[in-house]
Amino acid sequence: MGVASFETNLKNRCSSCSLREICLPLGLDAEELDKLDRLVKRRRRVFAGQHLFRAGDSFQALAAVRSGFFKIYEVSAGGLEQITAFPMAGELMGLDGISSGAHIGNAIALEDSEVCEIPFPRLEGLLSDLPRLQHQFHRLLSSAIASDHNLMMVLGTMTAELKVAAFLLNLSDRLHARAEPALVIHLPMSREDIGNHLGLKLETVSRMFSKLRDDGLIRTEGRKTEICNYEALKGLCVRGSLRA
Amino acid sequence: MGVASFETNLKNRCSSCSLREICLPLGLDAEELDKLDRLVKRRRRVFAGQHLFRAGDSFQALAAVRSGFFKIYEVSAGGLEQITAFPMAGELMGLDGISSGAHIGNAIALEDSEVCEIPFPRLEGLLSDLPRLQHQFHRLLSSAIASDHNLMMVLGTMTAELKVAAFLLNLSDRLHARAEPALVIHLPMSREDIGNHLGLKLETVSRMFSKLRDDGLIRTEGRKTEICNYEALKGLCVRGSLRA
DNA sequence: CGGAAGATTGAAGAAACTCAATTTGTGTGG
DNA sequence: CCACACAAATTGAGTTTCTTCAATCTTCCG
Repeated sequence: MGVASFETNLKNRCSSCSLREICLPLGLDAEELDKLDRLVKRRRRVFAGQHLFRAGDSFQALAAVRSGFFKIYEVSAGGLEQITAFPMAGELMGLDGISSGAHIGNAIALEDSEVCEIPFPRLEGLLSDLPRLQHQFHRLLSSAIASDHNLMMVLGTMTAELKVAAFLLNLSDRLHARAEPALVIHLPMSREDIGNHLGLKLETVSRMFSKLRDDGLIRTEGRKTEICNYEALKGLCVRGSLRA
Repeated sequence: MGVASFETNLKNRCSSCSLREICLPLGLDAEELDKLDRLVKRRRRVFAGQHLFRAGDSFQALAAVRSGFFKIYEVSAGGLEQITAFPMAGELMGLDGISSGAHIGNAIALEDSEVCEIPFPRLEGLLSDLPRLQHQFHRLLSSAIASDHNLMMVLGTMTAELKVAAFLLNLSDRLHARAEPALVIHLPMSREDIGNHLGLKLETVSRMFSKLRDDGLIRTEGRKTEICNYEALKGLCVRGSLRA
């Protein structure tokens, strides 16, 4: 055997992936990691604007974001659209396809991205052998539900200003968990996408960015947003207003 | 052995439960059902107004609604409340507790109810032995995510009138799947609860009930609501208005 | 039957939306 | 590299929708 094949390239394995503490591999030992590694199709590239899957596509595999940013949107019978999530590195996409065997959501890359695909029937087979992997998979499913509930809270109870503040904090916190610089955020999605996600119109989103900027909580520079005062932004979300 | 014990009472087993086509047992054979049966603590009664679990409680078990109606609500750091679901017979509660080991939501019975409790560590053990049960469990988790996304769509994109119409249709469809009379719905939750769930104030909910009644789509009689014209109500949700 | 909680309705106000004009940012070709 | 064209973002003014506050009315229990 000559040069290491693509599959066995160490740099492409879960064991050396910087996301292993966030993604499926969390808590696995070397042997378990190896088994998981063998069924992951790694580093499929998805360019900005391309769909990874569409509603109605047969559900064959989960996809974990390796790098980049996606948006997941659903279209109702009446043609209404809702962006349900903006998955980033380490997050799973396609979980809602398990129940019916077909994707419900649409996944589109917001920037050039890479994903790891995990054939679902084979994953389920492996879960039976690896209790720790099974538990971690359940934890990830449960986290997905928890973060969906979080968005419901935002959509159902918050004003426009709080929605935008909560959105920025959510992104910042998720970046922080990945050891990324968390106070300067490059937003790969448009104001319209943010508005759709939050149940607002794009003009309202823009106004709220301006308001947060005028209040000194953030600095905006095109699609780059800096959180100047994390604590105040947090306080705004918790108390509903500044200096309560 | 004398009288059949509570545990072995046939009437209390998954195999004879009317919800087996909706709940965890779907797709299992007799032997598999028997194994599942052995770890389910059946028919715990929860009276109207009682909590089954609260946010922060240690997560030990999932609960399936056997009869009755619950509401699940979450409270944010800032004290905001959001009702994330109104689980009915055959639906699982507590899934969001898996990820952290503690319940995130609060479950309160809206009427006298019964639940089946399934200790989660033992369930995970059984899943490894029973691939079909494992798959059904994953289908239920995935369905929970899908219905959460459905509510996001309602919260993020619909007007007050459509929200209430979609809420009634959702209840009707879920009752229908349980072979319950689906056009006369007894609503065990208050207008305030409905409003909280839909991101509306109780007065707005009341106004929308009145509007739907005046338009001949529903009939209201206290907390009993009858869908007079299911198709028109569906059309309203799909097209956004009557007779488009 | 009486009281309290829940539901309905009305009128006035606030929040977010729509429509429209302007500015800023981005990518392409000269 | 700059100029141009197009897309995205911002800002303003007026309108709609939902909320708030308040006054009944109804239903449900004791």
